[in-house]
Amino acid sequence: MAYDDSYKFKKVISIGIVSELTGLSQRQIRYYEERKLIFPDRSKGIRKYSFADVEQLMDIANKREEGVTTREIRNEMTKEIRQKMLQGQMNAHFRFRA
Amino acid sequence: MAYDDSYKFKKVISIGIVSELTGLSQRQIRYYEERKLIFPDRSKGIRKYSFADVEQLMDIANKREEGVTTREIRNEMTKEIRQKMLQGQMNAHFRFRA
DNA sequence: CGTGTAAGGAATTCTGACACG
DNA sequence: CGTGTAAGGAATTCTGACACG
Repeated sequence: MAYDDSYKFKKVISIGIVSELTGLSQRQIRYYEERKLIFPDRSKGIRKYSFADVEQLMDIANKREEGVTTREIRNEMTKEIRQKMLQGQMNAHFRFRA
Repeated sequence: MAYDDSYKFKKVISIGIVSELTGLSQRQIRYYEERKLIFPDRSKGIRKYSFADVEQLMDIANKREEGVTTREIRNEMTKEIRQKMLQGQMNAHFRFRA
């Protein structure tokens, strides 16, 4: 982890390939971006995704199938981020203690 | 290794991005393919590269700068493959021996 | 709300060729 | 041999909108 991570987070994949990889339509992928569930980079207006984005989209697809709305998914994401930031603070505090 | 490898070897990157990543021109990248140094997949005629291909291209770029010809690079690659196949046979023979 | 589709335009990629050397 | 470039065409992607619900 952390070195090969470059691959996972590098935004290099265009939407057509992401569509093939996830099974989602390009319309769906763009809509999830509109709903702030996914954040591709842009290269001259053209969206570029990472493998991490692809994974994220597969999670979204699963939740949507279960009937979870984009708003709910968005809320869950926000919570998870909150958790991770807290975790980060905890680590900063106790790393050299225990 | 082996699980996250999926990212490294998945052919999902188009030539424009590969060009940005490697600093090579599209012309050069296509030429190295013509010389059998690199083997992208095709999606409706459009070349798709993996991160492994990108690394390979950076190696090629370095060798070219040193004045190594594409033919020589090709020969070196062939030798390396030969080595690895031999290594594979060795492993198959002695894995459960030592 | 979530997704499909037709529409017109902009950006990307492809090949074969000519050029230089 | 290795790489640049102009040329014309094909495939991709983009946005805003209408549709259904």
